[in-house]
Amino acid sequence: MVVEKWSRPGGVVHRTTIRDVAAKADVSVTTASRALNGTGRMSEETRSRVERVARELDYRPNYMARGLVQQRSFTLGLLTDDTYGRFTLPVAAGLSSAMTDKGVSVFLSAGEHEAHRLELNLRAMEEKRIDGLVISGKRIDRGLPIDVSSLGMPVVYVYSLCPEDAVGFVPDDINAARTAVQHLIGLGRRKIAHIAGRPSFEASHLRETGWRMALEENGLTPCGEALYSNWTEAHGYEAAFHLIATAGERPDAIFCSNDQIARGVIDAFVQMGIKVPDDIAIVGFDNWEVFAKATRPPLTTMDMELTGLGKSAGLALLDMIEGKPIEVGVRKTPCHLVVRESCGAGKPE
Amino acid sequence: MVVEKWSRPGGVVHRTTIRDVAAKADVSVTTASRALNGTGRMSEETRSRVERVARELDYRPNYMARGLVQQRSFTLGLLTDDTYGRFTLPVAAGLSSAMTDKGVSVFLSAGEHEAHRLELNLRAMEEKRIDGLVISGKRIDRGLPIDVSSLGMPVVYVYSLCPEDAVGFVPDDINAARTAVQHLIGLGRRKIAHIAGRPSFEASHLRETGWRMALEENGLTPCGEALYSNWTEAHGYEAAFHLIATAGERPDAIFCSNDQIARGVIDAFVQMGIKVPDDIAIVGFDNWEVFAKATRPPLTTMDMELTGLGKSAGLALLDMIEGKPIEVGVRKTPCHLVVRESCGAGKPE
DNA sequence: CTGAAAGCGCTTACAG
DNA sequence: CTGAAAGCGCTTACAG
Repeated sequence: MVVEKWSRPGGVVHRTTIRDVAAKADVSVTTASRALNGTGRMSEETRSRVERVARELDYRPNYMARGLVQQRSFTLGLLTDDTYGRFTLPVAAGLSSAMTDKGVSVFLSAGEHEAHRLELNLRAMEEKRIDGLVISGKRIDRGLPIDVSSLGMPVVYVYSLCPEDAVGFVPDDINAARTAVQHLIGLGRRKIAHIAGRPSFEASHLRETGWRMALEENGLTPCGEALYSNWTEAHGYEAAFHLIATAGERPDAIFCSNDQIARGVIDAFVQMGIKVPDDIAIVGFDNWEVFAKATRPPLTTMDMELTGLGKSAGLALLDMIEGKPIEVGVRKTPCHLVVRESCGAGKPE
Repeated sequence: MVVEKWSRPGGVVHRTTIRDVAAKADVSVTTASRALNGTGRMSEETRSRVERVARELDYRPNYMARGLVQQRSFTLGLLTDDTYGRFTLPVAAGLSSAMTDKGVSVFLSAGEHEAHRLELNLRAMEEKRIDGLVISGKRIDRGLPIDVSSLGMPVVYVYSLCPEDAVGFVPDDINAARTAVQHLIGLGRRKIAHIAGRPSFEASHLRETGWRMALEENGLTPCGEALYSNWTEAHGYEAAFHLIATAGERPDAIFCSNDQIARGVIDAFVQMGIKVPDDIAIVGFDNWEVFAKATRPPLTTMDMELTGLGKSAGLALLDMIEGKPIEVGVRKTPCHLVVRESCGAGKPE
């Protein structure tokens, strides 16, 4: 039973301060500060000497002190109600990674918070004097139940509903869907059906729109109506049976509004003895690998580039923090097609 | 094309400081500070007056200033290499939520970092003067490629390999597996097989151990050997066929080492015309709802309580930061069974 | 019960 | 090219 105490015996550790490096480099604190920050003019000799000493002493500037005088914390907040992680963690990883490169850190506050707890979390971030806030969520047509308009700091929305005069980033669903359907058309498919997600999600309708656009651009007509229901395998499964049972022409391709639906469709076809992609090609949406790689055959699908989305949002927020003017509105960022085997175009991975 | 500038026109906004509240409450800054922090003795009248003024002025203490003098940032770091999100986001959500209640915030650094970038991220956290660090990952038998021993601050490991003399938190895989198998036994099943995960994962072996223990405790013998392979549906699917094709007694229940495997097993049984749970009961592991709720029937499975794990780790870290002695070693935290329908015990949800 | 003063570790006019 | 000094917004001995 080993027990450990963590406070240093004999009081606090002495961490190297800028005084220490100044003293050892035989310059004033002023000069040390300037040397380390690359500001001011000074002899190259002096600067490199200070830098060397700092390295020798393993000096880490104290950002609390710096922040106090510069009125900046070099810190961001990320607020999300997604605890499930499918969308938020990639966004958060992209954000935090890009921010690290700029010397800023990000506070995470994740939870299915009701308004009150959200206030609490936001308040904690204000007390930490975050320089800016990014708000994220699990769908692009819902926001967090919190008013942020009088926050007095820049805010950016990612994968979330974005107020009128704010700046937001969401995947370009319409064009992503177009790309997916164009891929099918490029492979010679002509009778392309669409199985959509929940009708209450804006993303469902945007993806349907993209499907229709691609068809129209190529002089094709929709193969039946879009089939709306849940974002689930069960929906895909049932819709697939419906599509086949229904009189009229049988589709030679199906664009599915997410990977789970696509998975259900493929399962149904296995059961019906319909071959994918030979008889019918399938393309999904999300590139959720745990589904997309598990279907037989592996699924061709759209990737929303969530990591890049987080990065872009962070960079924009940094610009705002630095006072650069920025155009409000939501940016729709491009998605890319991941070709696997469900359309007959890919090579096995 | 609306363009917005974020820096306040006419210079910096004046944020309310403790001076402002002291002045308006007609006390010294000293007294204001003590009133707000609940320290020192003073008339109730004074204290409540200060508090009221603070509220009126919407005063938010500046934690950078406080941190500077208290040599504490009320801030933690969370380092993980999981960008996938399955395990880390629930842990992070539990951690950040519990920490908010204690007035501490958590920096997230997520990325599949090679050692060098990891150093960078850690360094950034050191410069922000985090009070402690939690290290997490995507499996309990791997650590991050980074040396943290000379960090000079408390560290806690969650869902990650934990060094000898450190403190760590992982789910109690053995007992979780025991519980799962006991559930099967309690339902009258006697011939219980086990489909395991990847043999290179410690979790696979721990869960096998739990399976054997529960059997032994009930005077039962294993129904065949544990079948090891990948953590995938494909593995479950194939293993199920193998189990049925193999001569010898047919199992009346299968304990699967994760939900994906269980899903594959159930799919195989559908195809073979074997009824779940009537002919064979299935229990999974992870409670990954996107799988566990999508199987037909919905899957009974073990939940690792990742959110609670994050919370426990954070609380322990706080104790360490406050200098309380703490026993080193890894704590195995209990998991709980989520009963759905794949064992014949649940009611439909 | 209350306050004046020092100090946490930096940056940045200001002066030389 | 370099430095002494003020100050960011707090907390906390120390003194009364």
